[in-house]
Amino acid sequence: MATKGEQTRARLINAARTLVEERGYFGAGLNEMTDAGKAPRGSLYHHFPRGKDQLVAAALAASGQEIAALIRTLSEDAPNARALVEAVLDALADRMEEAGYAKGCPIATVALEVAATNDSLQKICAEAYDDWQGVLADHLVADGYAPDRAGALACSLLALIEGALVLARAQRSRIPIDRARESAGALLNA
Amino acid sequence: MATKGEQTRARLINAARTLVEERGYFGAGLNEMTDAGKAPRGSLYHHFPRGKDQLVAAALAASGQEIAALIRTLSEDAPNARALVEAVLDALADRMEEAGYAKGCPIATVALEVAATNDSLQKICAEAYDDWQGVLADHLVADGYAPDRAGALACSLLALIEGALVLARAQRSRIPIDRARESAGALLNA
DNA sequence: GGAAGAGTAGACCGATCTATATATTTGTCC
DNA sequence: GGACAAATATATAGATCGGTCTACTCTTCC
Repeated sequence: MATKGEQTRARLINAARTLVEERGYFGAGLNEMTDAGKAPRGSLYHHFPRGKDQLVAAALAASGQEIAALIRTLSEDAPNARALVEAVLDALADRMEEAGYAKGCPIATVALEVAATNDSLQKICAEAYDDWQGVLADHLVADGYAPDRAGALACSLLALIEGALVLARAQRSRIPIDRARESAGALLNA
Repeated sequence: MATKGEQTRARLINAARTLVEERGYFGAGLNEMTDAGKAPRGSLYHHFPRGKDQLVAAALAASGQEIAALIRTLSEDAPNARALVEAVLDALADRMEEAGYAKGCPIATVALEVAATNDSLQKICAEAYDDWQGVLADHLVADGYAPDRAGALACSLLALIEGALVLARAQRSRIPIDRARESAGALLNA
């Protein structure tokens, strides 16, 4: 069983994940995170001695892996790449709507905030996207695409997904995601 | 000629535009904005009595209109929709690289930060995207697409552009934008 | 040329931020 | 059960946040 310390650490990470996804790196304060995670400051700096950056880094890594796992899971039931992209968009749109547009891409907000100013967090964001792109590319290769073509295509598909999430949250509507869903097939048939 | 007050106001808006695009709403402080805009706090609250929200709103509106004007300008020289999208992506990629990845989409970061929590700013972001999508759709209609088809297509093209900008900044590389450039044509031929 | 308002200037306020310092409690292992 | 580290619990430091306030300087217009 997980020790009490591990549970506290996990609560902090989960609280950080939620708050950072909703409002970004600068918009999410440590006070809120410790409150939401029901942990005192001492525990925060015990588990994350390098402070906010380290906690947010752990939160981003966890969210990144969760989305990668989601894509992989959906990949198992998808007969082809098009069905996979549609399933991913559906799942993310549902998740977004259920959260009242407080959730979208758990990486994007921080990625944009820190792209030019925080090397360590930028790196983690870049790795998450690389990871997702790789999972997509793997499925494309299994579908018969040449590896380098699959990589480029996965990049564009990921861009379409990410952009649809940005527009959907900005407009508080799932329409951009549904439209991207309809367009995804066109990218694959080129 | 612009009065001194108008110049101060413009300097503040420009400073806010730069800082907000680089680090987002929460990451950009009023102290930095007044420093960069060479204006004291008194001037800030004279020109923007409702404070940060009002200044950032003005900055977002200005940036939104600038991008809309950019698309319109590029639209004049583009022989077709595909060439237009490619030109937009090229221009935005150049702009991003020149700024050392401090610039991308001037709306997206704030849009994601405030999507669920700040109605007035969310509205301004949504309007900017609507505006851009409209400009793209107009060009598509001129290219012969049916109006409703043009609207849906413009939405997906904008998603592809926005997503490419997110990935490019996150990875500090223009490759995702170049890949989106290559994929844009496929969306149009479906 | 003097009144009036637009605009500038910066000190200042309470709140909140991240981080640290210092105790104290809890758990574990010999 | 005693020792030692892990983990928790606060209090507080120092900086910065957005915002308010008062005083001052221009400009404009009668």
